[in-house]
Amino acid sequence: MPEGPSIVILKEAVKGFKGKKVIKITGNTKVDFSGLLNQKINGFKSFGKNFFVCFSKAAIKVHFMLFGSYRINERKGTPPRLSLHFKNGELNFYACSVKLVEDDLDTIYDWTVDVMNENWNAAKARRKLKAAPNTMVCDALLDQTIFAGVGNIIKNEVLFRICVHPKTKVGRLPPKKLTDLIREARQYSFDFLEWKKRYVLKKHWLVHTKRTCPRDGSKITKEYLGRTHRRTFFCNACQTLY
DNA sequence: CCGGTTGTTCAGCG
DNA sequence: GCGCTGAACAACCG
Repeated sequence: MPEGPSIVILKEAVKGFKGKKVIKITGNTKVDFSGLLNQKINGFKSFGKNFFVCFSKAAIKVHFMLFGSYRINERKGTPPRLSLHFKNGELNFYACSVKLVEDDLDTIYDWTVDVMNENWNAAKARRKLKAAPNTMVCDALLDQTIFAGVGNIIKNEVLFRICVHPKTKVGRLPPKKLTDLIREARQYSFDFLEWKKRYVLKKHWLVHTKRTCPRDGSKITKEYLGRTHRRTFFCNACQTLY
């Protein structure tokens, strides 16, 4: 589930519950959601990898982490973290983080940081990158305060697409490459969305989990890089270390 | 059966 | 009190 585009798919998939009243709330979460019982869902929102079920006075924030999943009008064998029951169906969340957010989402989230958002602000991303010149590009792409929604797969594919080595420091990127980085973080996310919808995402991976470079046939390097030691695939021959 | 992972949080350290 | 790091957590696939 995790990366931003997958959350956009979820948001579209649950549209049928908009305006519906929650008639029962169950699950093994310790969070008390009883205040939302018999409330109508105003709508669904996403911010990066976060998914929100919005009510008039609060919202449920769902984060799927690495292993989270959901089912719509279906159940898995494992106990759900949270189930929202409606007259016309149910929405089940598994192995995820769920929280009650009582603040106004518009005041606590800057939607323009979300690469999938219609109000994505590339200039703002550029300013933030300029302010962190010593950050490696592999870390910068995973920074949710700059590129909310970008995950490890998108990171690897974007860097391959723009021919930049993951260890490159942001401050050493030529201006044109910095532009490419920002543009492709968003563009690849939308490509990811379309491929995922058509169940052909993996088929389009050029470097992630690959062994040979589709450009020059050289061996793909796999290393655990960056602040959080994430799996990073890259081609030493065609991805330049600036 | 074991190892690995589309991610984040938080305790513990210097 | 800060920034950084590693551990912990979760469930499913190959």
